[in-house]
Amino acid sequence: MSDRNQEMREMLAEHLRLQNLRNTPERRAVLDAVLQTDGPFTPETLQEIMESRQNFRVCRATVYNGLGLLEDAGLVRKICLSGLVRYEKCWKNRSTIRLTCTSCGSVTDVTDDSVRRQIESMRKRRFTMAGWSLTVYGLCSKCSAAIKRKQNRLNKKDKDKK
Amino acid sequence: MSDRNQEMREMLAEHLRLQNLRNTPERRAVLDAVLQTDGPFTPETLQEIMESRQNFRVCRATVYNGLGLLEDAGLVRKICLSGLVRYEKCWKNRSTIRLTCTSCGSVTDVTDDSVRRQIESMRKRRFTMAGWSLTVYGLCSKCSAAIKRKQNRLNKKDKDKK
DNA sequence: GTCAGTGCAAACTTTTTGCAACTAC
DNA sequence: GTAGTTGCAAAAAGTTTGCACTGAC
Repeated sequence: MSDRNQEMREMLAEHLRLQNLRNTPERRAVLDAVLQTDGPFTPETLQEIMESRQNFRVCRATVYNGLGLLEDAGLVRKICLSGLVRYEKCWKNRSTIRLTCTSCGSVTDVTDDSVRRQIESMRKRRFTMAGWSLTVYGLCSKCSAAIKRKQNRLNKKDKDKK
Repeated sequence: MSDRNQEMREMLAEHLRLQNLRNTPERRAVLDAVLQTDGPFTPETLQEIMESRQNFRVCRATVYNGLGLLEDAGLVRKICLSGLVRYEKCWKNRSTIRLTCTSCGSVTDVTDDSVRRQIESMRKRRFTMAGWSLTVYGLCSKCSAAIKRKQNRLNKKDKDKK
């Protein structure tokens, strides 16, 4: 894991070099904070991590700058999670299957090798795939049950009226 | 197409009835505006459509309210498009494969029946699938070529130095 | 030494909220 | 009639920008 973090740091350095951008302590600190995350996060959360765990104070604008760079470098990805904008660490565009409940907004990540293989074997002209993200919309068991109960109740009410 | 619009209107009415919510002209007008869209849109765009094409003035809050309802009813879906929050019409959770260029942000929707079948045959315990959305990240041909050119140039520069 | 990058605060954009008036049921 | 909705305006949340200063190269 430390190796992976190290490699991600080098990827950032390389990206900055290639783009003729400066390798500042702030930018390295933003990446270090990202490496400490586990799951999706907001710029605000990231700033808190930098301040509390790394004792590194930065202004909000610098966090946005850093996240933008990391996005360009392919080290983080901007995502929509139950309607909210979040970022998440992404390792070599590691791909995910995400089940989202459209009722309560709960999110579960799962794996499925046949689906993964099928997606990755997809070849598109004029497009070089780097990674992917599959979001499945539906109902979790709790909400599914709750909705069924609600409908039964309403149907009964209708019946009673007649 | 008109049939489909009609069915979507009925789906909204049904959703409102089931949830004991009121079927107001504003809510119907929001759906009508959505039905006129073709591709992703913002709440602001939608409001403009309502005002210009339907001559129906609503305040912003009502647009948000309407979109939230349509989302619950499964008639629109909130998406992140090159980092920006957008909504899009969705018909019976019609599912999409979307190629996103991580460099220029361009987006292309494609179809692939094997991938679609594989995803839809996926069975998850404790989750009822209604629809899905596959986002493929990568480089479009233009950006791919541009990046190659840039790297060649830099490599050449390095070589010249030595 | 130079200029890209940063901090800070202010501006701007997008979304939500409180409240009085309205209206679908 | 009444409680859910709306309009309006103000507030909150999220993001970007201008400017002077700093520090990476």
